[in-house]
Amino acid sequence: MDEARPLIETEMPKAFDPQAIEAGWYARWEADGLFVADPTSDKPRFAMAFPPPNITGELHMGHALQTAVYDLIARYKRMNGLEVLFLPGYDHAAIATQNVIEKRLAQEDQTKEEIGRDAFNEIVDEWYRTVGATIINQLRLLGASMDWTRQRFTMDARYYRSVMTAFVAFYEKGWIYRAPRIVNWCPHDRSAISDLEVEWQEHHDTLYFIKYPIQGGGDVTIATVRPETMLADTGVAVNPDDGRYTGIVGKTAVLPIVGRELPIVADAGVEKGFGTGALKVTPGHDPLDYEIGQRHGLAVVNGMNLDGSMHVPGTPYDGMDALAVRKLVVEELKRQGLLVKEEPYVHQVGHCDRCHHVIEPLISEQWWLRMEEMRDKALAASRAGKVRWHPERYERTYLDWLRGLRDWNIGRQLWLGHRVPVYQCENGHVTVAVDPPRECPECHSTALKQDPDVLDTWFSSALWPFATLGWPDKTEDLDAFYPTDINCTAREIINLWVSRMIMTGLEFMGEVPFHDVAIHCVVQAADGRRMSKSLGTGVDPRELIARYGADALRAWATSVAMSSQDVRFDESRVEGYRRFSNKLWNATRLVLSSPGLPPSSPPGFLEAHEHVEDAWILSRLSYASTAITAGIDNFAFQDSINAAYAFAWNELCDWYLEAIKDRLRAGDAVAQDVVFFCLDNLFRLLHPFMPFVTEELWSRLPGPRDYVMRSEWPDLHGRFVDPAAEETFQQVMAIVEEVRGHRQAAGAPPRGGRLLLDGTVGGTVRELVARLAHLELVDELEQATPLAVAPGRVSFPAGAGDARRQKELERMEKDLARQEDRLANPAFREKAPAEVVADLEQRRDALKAAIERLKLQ
RNA sequence: GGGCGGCUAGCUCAGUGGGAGAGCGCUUGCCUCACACGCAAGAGGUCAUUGGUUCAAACCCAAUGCCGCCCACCA
Repeated sequence: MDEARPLIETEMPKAFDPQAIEAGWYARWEADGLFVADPTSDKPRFAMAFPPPNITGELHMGHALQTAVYDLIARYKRMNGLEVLFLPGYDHAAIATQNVIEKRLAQEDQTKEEIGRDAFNEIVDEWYRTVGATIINQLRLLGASMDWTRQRFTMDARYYRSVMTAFVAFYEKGWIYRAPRIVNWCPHDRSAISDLEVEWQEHHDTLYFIKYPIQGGGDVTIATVRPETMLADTGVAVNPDDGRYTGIVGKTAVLPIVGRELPIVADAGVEKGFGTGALKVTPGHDPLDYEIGQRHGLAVVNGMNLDGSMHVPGTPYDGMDALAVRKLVVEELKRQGLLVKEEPYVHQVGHCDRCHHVIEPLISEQWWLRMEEMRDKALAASRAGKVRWHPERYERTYLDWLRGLRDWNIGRQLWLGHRVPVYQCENGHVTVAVDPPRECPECHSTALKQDPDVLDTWFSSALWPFATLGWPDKTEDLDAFYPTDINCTAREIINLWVSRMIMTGLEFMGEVPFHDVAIHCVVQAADGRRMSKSLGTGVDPRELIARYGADALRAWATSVAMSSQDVRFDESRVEGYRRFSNKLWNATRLVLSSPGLPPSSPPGFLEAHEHVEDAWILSRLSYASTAITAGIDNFAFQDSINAAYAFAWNELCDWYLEAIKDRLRAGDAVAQDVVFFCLDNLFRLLHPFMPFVTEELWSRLPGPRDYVMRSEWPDLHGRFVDPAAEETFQQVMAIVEEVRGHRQAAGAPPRGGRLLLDGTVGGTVRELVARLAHLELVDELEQATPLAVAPGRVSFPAGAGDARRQKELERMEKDLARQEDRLANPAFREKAPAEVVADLEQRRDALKAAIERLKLQ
């Protein structure tokens, strides 16, 4: 009898434990310098600057997904022989981080004003250290193969200098100017913000209709949702084509409560259809009104203080909260009989996208950057095909925004950020310089004051692809790795970030910063809401990694990243990939338990294809490798992961390993060669998606092993494609599946039974079927169930009947009728391609044959 | 207001002109010497609606409905 040899050696536990191997591999990769890019390498270069996460807190699912995508590309490109720079970093995110820190202060009943700038800056520095460390730790847990020797932070001294250099360069070109304009003012942050930082929310308000008397008799009724702003009205406007009002244009209305005289002007910007068609003009508090005021020379009255309180000196309303004033104004108007009516009104109101307070448009003196020239260069670059978008449709989002681009308000009135490098001496001379001047170049005064504003955080992020490489210095890195290759981000920052990188890249480097932009999907909570910590809908990637492993999280992320616009988070799919890891683990366990020497090199199977299953699985591997590679190249990562999964589980494990188990136990060298070859290639193909488990398993395969991470990407060139073997094995699978169906239907035990297959079925097929379906091959068999897919019969030791037969027969006859109908259509035969017709005919014949076999007995 | 995307199995999603798919869940039978994180067999979809193009439509076109996103100076 068989000596009871343990099939599986004990060194591999039964279940794969990601926790046991991940940290170890990451440390080894890093220690061996596998992440470090060499600018002097002979290899072709490939570079990506990772979008710097905001240093506002820990990374969320969106970051995890983005990291998985980037890292898969980085690893893939390395394996393809490129010198890869994958540069990490994080962003100070001026307004966002200031908000987070202020919130923390508020919990201790403190404000930044109370503790002062120095103490605030200390807190900020401490924040940078701790949160920065958390972010880096998370990226490591995910397995990101980033070059930590080149880690960057937008507030590093060197990066700071790049930002200053850019400002000075723009200033010297005459593109930066300071001017009062109407801006989006956040009364909470006490800062201006750009249009892109305004978040619109629906409000249910009241539309008030107010009568303004006209000098010399009569009146005009205007409509407004913000009656309190009327205190700063300086005019009334109507549409020039509005017949109702032609008589009053040129007259003067009198502002109720205040008594100011308001010229009545005609301006095409006024919508005839809205409200009464007459608009109160408040140039100091509304962008449209501001433009109308400019066109007609109306005065600008600033009606609001920077904290959002009303600014109406000499009235009881001065310094009061705007909402309170609204009430009082409405009451007063009622008393005077000037409030005509009130209507409920639903409209969009701007909020600060960081602190969510209502934005007040108001006049403020700000730093502006002219964009025309940069915009035109960016548009030209797109026309020349220099930037490819994936999916393509996002190019329009980008171009539409660019075309309507206006000057950029780059100044912010914050405490946190890059200070505007503009200095003024006591004599009023202005110096703009990268390094703080010691004295005024004109009058040599040393009493210099720096402008208090800081820069929009996106001003610094816009420089990321080259500032991280050392710009403005002519560094080796800059020379070697600019332009970078790919940028991959969420669509919400296409305009905020991607467009601006393209513009500054063209401006300062003369080349677009990357030639491909991939827009990945947004991860929503399981219920479809936005994932956010404040809503309680967030999921911490670290928890998922702890439960399922980084590989599972990454495999899920890459399987959804480019396939749709949004995806609801579904933990069961992550869990599915953990099971997949476990499957790979156990497949390897099985193979490694095969006795005998490590396979010869080169593998012996290259000559011998004695076993059809060997030829078949190699053919399948060829197809899988082609599909996986194409998926990555086409930014369709889901195709890659699906192909790898299907090959590994449904072909290699389900069929091939089952087919060769006996050969493995016997130490068959060819089977070992083939299966090792398959695993070796599979692990390499899967490595970019699931780096840890593939590294672990690859290292366990026999033979000298380096790292799978720096192995070559498989390129089988369809080398093993074998249609004949595919067809034969198809037949095997079809028969086995039918037999299993009968077995189950008959209620027979899982093993045992007899199989008769007609001589027209090849001997290889018969043996394989018998083995895989656990049957004994016989030459004669009575009282057995006929097979449909092949001429033959099967019987089982216990269990009775062939309940399945009648049902199958019905299904097939229905199918046959449908196919015959289609074939009977002359138009189809005439117009459809010949191979489609032939295909259908073949199908019909197969169905006919199957039906015949079932009916025979 | 303009633009874009989605609507496919109970759930989450693949599938861009020729026989409806995956993961999870569900039913049934199996601890079969890799794996119960497993194996096997199943059930379950007029592919949102309507019309059109085509020999042939989940897929192309048009319209409608619902969900979501982006952009936008109607107070």
